[in-house]
Amino acid sequence: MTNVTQNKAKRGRPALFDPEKVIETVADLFWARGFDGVSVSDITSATGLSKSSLYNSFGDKDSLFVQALSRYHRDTVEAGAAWLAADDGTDPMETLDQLFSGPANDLYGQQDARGCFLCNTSADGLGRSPDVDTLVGDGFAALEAGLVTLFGRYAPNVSHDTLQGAARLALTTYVGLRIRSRAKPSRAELDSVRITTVRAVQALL
Amino acid sequence: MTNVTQNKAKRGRPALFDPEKVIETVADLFWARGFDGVSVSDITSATGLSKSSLYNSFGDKDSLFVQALSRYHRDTVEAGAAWLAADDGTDPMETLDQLFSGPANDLYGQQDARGCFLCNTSADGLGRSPDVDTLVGDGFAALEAGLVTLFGRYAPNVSHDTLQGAARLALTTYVGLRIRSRAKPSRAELDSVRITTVRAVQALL
DNA sequence: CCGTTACTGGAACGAGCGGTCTAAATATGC
DNA sequence: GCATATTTAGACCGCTCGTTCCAGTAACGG
Repeated sequence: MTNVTQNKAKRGRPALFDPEKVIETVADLFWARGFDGVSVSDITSATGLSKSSLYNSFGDKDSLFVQALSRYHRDTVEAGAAWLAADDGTDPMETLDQLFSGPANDLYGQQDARGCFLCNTSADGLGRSPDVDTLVGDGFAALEAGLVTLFGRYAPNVSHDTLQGAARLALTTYVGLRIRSRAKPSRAELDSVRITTVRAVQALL
Repeated sequence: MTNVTQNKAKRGRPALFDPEKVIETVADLFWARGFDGVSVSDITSATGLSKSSLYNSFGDKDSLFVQALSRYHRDTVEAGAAWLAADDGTDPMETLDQLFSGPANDLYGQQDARGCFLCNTSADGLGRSPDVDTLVGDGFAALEAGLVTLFGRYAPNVSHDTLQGAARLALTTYVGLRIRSRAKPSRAELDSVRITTVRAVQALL
């Protein structure tokens, strides 16, 4: 497992595709439509690969999903957690407000109906593979830690338990908001939840 | 369409099954495994009906799902909303606490892994039929109204907007908790969200 | 230039899906 | 008891699914 990339003394015909690009395309599909909503034929159509190339290089559909979610975990979830935890001078409650603006922006701004891949998988992708379950658990743990850091910056003299409680409430509400968004609620309703959540967190800390 | 039950001058062979019992069984299946997780063969196995009887009496799979969800709406959602709105002397915050005990009880008490049919459908059943979407919308609206009444009893001098904001927060968090429960979180985490939510609602009102 | 190695396209597979249909069975009204 | 109306059982349909497999092809090392 060491120096995999260097050991590539490739002898046969080299692949015509870029593996990273393929996983990116696959992730977009699963993100938007979920595991069951995407067929292997959909994937071959979107990527241009044939079925044999796909199975040779990436394994079966389950494995493909894990790779897609891993990519999301690395590129989006951990980046989001870092964004929450970063102290860049912004008011922590403003950051929280921005987090909760996501669903409304997706629904009423640029129409990005994919939602949050982590929340989506939590809703309809669990129990199929241990790797997926682990990734979802790790993802939420990272976001919770990010929120704890964010809230600790807002209220430095508050116990860790209280910070964690508020973080878990916020995270749970965020998941709920993502799921509720699938029913295309009014902007007023989304805004209401966003504003009330910020108020509630302020009151708790 | 008037007096349908009376006009039943049935002439042919009478059915061997109880339609209500069938829908109840079907609802249990969809509730536990979702629309895509239940095949028509599963339904015929569970109910004992043959496919032809099923299609003759209840229509296709979509229609069956609508009937199951309608039953749930009538028997569970509206009953729940009434339970929230009822003034039986209990402390409103105690009622809220009980509502949020549901997920933990399901997961760690009697193992009822079905969750909340309404939340489940909101997560993976929307967009297939207008009837389903409407039922989900109506269900959440009923629960929101119940929470508004509940909170109004706790804080009689608070504006309707504030009550509604708190109700929407609570409802959204409840959905999130139901979804998060699918990852089988620790009891401590579920308890934490329950307690913090009650505290947050108290602080908001 | 040759042999090795790997990738490629597409046919094929078995299983399961939702849904239809026909023929037999059965209770009714007259 | 006969004609009628309805239900029943299960074979059957076309389709899509995830997956496998194989012959053909292309690029590398020597």
